[in-house]
Amino acid sequence: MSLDLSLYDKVLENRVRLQIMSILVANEHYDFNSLKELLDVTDGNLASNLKSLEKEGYITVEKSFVDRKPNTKYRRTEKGKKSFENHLAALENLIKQQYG
Amino acid sequence: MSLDLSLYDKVLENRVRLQIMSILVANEHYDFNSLKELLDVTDGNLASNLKSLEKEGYITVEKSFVDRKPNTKYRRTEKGKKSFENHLAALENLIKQQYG
DNA sequence: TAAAAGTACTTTGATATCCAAAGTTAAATA
DNA sequence: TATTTAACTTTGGATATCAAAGTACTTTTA
Repeated sequence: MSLDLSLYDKVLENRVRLQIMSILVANEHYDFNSLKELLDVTDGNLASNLKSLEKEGYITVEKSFVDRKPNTKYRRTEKGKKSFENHLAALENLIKQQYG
Repeated sequence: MSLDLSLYDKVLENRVRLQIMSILVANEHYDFNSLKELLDVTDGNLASNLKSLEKEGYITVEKSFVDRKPNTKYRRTEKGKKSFENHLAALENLIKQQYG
C-alpha cells in the first residue's frame, strides 16, 4: 500500500475551485458569467473562490468591455495547470490503489 | 462540456476521509492504530473523521480485544463503497473532460 | 501493588472555511 | 432619470478542522 498523496492540493479540495480549474485547463479562457451559469453558484461564492485561486497564483484575471458591457476573463497560469494536474495525479493514485 | 458532478460527495471532499474509504474499499477491515500510522494524523482527528463516516453510514465499527489489548476494526458498508465509487466516478469525469 | 503505558476515544477551544444575502460601483439602456 | 447588468465586496452565521488535553479501561512493569 503506497498512499502517497503528496501531490494532493488543499486548495483544490473544494468542488467549485476544482471545477473552475478543470474548465480553465480545458479552455484558454472563460468569463465570469459563463462560469456562474456552468457551476450553478451565487456570484459572491464564485467571486471569492476565483479570488482565492488568483491569490494562489493559479489563475489570472483580465478585465475589459465586450459589447459595451464589462467582461472579466480568467486564465490558468502554468502553476495552476501544474497544480491541477498534480492533484488529479494524486487522485488517480487513489483510484489505482483500488483497481491496479 | 458536461461537468456533471452529481456523484460528487461532500463527505469525501476531506483528504483523511477519502483515504480511509480508499483503504476500506481495498481491505476488508482495518484497525485504528494502523490507520493512524498510515494516514499520519492525530488520534483525535482520526477518531472524529471515523465518527463522521460512521454517522453517514459509510463504515461500521467492531470493538474487541486482540492480544489482550483493545482493538477497533473498521469496515466499509455497501453504502460507503457505493458512495466512494460514485465520488471517484465524478472525479474521473473531470479528468476525462480534460483528455477524453 | 502502585505506577506507567497503550488503545481509543471525547472534549475543548481556537481558527479557518463556506456560503447566501445584501450592498456596492460603474456603465448601458430605456 | 431609473433600471438593468456585470462583477464584485462585505457581512454574518453556520459548519469544519484540528491539535492538544483529558478520560476510561486494561495490561505491563517496577
